Amino acid sequence: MRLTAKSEYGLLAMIYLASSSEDGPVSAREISEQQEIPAKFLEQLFVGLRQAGLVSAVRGARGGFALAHAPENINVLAIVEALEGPLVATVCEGDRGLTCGRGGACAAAAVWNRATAALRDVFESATLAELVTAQDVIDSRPTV
Amino acid sequence: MRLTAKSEYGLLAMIYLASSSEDGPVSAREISEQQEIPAKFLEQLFVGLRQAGLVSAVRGARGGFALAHAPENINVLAIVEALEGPLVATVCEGDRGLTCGRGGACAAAAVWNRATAALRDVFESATLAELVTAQDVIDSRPTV
DNA sequence: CCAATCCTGACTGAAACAGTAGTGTTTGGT
DNA sequence: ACCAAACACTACTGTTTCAGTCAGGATTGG
Repeated sequence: MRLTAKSEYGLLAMIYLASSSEDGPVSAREISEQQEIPAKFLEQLFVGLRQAGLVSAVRGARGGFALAHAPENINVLAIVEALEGPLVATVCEGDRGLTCGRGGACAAAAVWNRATAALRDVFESATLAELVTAQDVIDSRPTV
Repeated sequence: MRLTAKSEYGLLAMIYLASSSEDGPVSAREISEQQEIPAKFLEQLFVGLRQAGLVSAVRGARGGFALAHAPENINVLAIVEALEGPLVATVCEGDRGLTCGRGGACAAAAVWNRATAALRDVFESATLAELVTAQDVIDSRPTV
């Protein structure tokens, strides 16, 4: 339930990958420069994205990263969870979940669970393909 | 967009207040003991709740706290914002909001905004009255 | 008067965040 | 064969936030 710079950078990187993967893999350095993301930090993010099976890596000179699936089949939830860990309520879990309220459940937990579900729904229904399209529209329209 | 123990404790305290405010104000010490919340920490939370106009305080001996409004008119969003500050997207704001994407807007921001809106909606539609009712149901049903 | 209670501010240990640094490994190009 | 470009891995660090504590002051019922 906590979103950090990892998600922000990671999503930007994935959008960039999705929109510029016509000719071979894209290097982390290029993404770093184009999206203004610290290079070494971005490298770490790709570790998570690769382990989650979202991107494939090509090592060596002229290497880089590419999406492992079609943009339509990659949603934001997968990216966020690859970088931040499972999306769960940060409150009312672990030991507290057993003690709050008298007995085994508390009304507060229901709210946190609803909140988590709502977040999950938003992230799950947002695909990379959609975001690339949206970004293209933004880019084609001159700044006001 | 970041929920901490403040919200957890604060909501538990408010639910407790709502369900046991028949005879005068309730002391922070009682809530602390009944809900297993560190006493001094709880006191700090009440500062925020009072400043937000959610509870009224009675000083001196036999003093304590009481809801400032009817439970039907207090929602979780108000409580959370009183304790954690405004509920905004923690990513893609401030300076970054102006630079990510080329020009003035990025597709990523749209997702974070949708997420924030979804959270806000959940918290806004959950009232204290509802939670008290839910808690009563839980309590009346013996633990399995 | 005094004990209970709220009020205020400073302080602290631990964890998380946001990187940085250094080194290794793989591979295309020459 | 060599070198530079690129990914891979580990460790380290300064800053901030979290969660809670500590010490005292102000107010009021009995």
